[in-house]
Amino acid sequence: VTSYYLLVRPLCKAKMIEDAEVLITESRKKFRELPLHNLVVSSYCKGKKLDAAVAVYEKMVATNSCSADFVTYTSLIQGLCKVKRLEQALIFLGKMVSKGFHPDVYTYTAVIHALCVENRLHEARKFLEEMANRNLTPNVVTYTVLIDGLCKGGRVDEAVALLSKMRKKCVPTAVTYNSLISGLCKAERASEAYDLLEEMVYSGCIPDIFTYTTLITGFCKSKKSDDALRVFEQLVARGFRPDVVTYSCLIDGLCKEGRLKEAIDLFGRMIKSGSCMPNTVTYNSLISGFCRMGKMDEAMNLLERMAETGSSPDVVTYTTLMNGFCKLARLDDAYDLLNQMTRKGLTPDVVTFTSLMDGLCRENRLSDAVHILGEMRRKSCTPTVYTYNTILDGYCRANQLEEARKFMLEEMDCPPN
RNA sequence: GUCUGACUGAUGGCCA
Repeated sequence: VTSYYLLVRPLCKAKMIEDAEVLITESRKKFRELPLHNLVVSSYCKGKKLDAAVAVYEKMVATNSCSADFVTYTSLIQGLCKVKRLEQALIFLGKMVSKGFHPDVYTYTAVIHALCVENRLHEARKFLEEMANRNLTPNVVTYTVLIDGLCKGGRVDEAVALLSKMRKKCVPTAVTYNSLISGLCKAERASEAYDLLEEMVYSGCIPDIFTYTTLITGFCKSKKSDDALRVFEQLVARGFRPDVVTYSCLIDGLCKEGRLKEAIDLFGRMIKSGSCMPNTVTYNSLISGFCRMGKMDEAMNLLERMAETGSSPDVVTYTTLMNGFCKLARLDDAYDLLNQMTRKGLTPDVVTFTSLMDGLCRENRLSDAVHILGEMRRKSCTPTVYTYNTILDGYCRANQLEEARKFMLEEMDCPPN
C-alpha cells in the first residue's frame, strides 16, 4: 500500500491523473483504498476534468471496489459547481444526503455560490435556510457569496439587509465590502458605497486600488466628479498608488461632465507623476470628450499625439472620432477615418458601422445606411438592436413610418428593445 | 496517508 501512495500522490500532483487512475483501478483488490480513489477524484476535479472524476465515482459504485464517502461527494459537488454543472452538483448533493453524509459549510457555500452565478437567488436563499435546519452555521464566506449574488442580480437593498443580518453573527471581510461597494456603485449609490469604504477602513479591512477605482467610477457614473476627485485625493493621501485605470476613470468622468480642461490637467498630472503612462483607453476618453463638445480639431490632435506616449489608436478611437464627425454631418471626414483605420489593419466593428449608419440617416441617406447593413452581413459582422434602432429612427425622422414598419418586420432578426 | 467555498476598476454606436 505504501508504494501505491508513493506513486499515486506524485502522479496526481504532476497532473498525470490518468496514470494514477490506472494504477489504483488495476491494482489487486487490497490496494483499492478509498483515500486513493478520493485523491484521484479530487485531482480530476481540480483539473476541471469532471467527466473523468464522475467516471471514477461510477466505477467505484459499479465494481463495489470501495464506496464513496464524505470526501468523495464533497470533491465531486464542489468540482461540479466550479465548472457550472450545477444540476449535476445538486443531484450529487441529494445522493450524499440520502447516503447519510452531512455536507459541510464549504459544500453548501459552493452550491450557493453556483446558484448565485446562475442568478438563481431564490434557491440560494433557500439553501441558506436549509443550512440552519441542518444545524450548520453559515460563516462570513457563505454570507458574502449571497451578498455578492444579490448585488450582481441588482438586488442591492437585499444585499445591504443581509449585511446587517450577518453582522450579528460574524465579521465582514474585505471581500464582503468589495462586493457591496461595487454593487452600490453600479446602482448609482456611490455615496452609500463611500460610507461603506470608510467603515471598511475603520474596521481594519484593507481596500485596494481596485476598491478605490470602483468608487471613483461610481461617483463619475452619477455625474459627481467632484466626489470622485475627493476619493482620488484621499487614496493618494492614504498611500495608495493610482494607476492608469484610476486616472482614466477620473479623466473619463470629467470629460463626460464637459470638464475638458480639468481632464487635460489631470492627464498632465498623471504623466508628470511618473507613476504611470496613459494608454489607448485614456486617450479614447479624452477624444470622446472633445468629440461630444464638437471640438474635432482637438480630438484629431490627440489622435496624432498618441504615438508620443507609445499608444496606438484602436477601433474604439476611430469609431469615437467617426461618430463625432457624423454628428456634425461631416461624413467625408468620417469616411476618411474609416479608410485610415482599415489601412492600419484595424477592422471596423458593429459599433463603427452603426455610427456611420446613424450619420447617413441624419443626412437622409437612408438607402446608403441600409446598404451598409448588407455590407455588415456580408462581412459576418452581426448587427445589434442598436443598429436596427438606428435605421428605424432614420425612417421615423424622415416621416417614412410605413418603411419603418416594413423594415422592422422584414429585416430585424433580433428582439426589439 | 484523501476533499474543500467568496469579491472589487476604465473608453466608442440608436431612442428617450
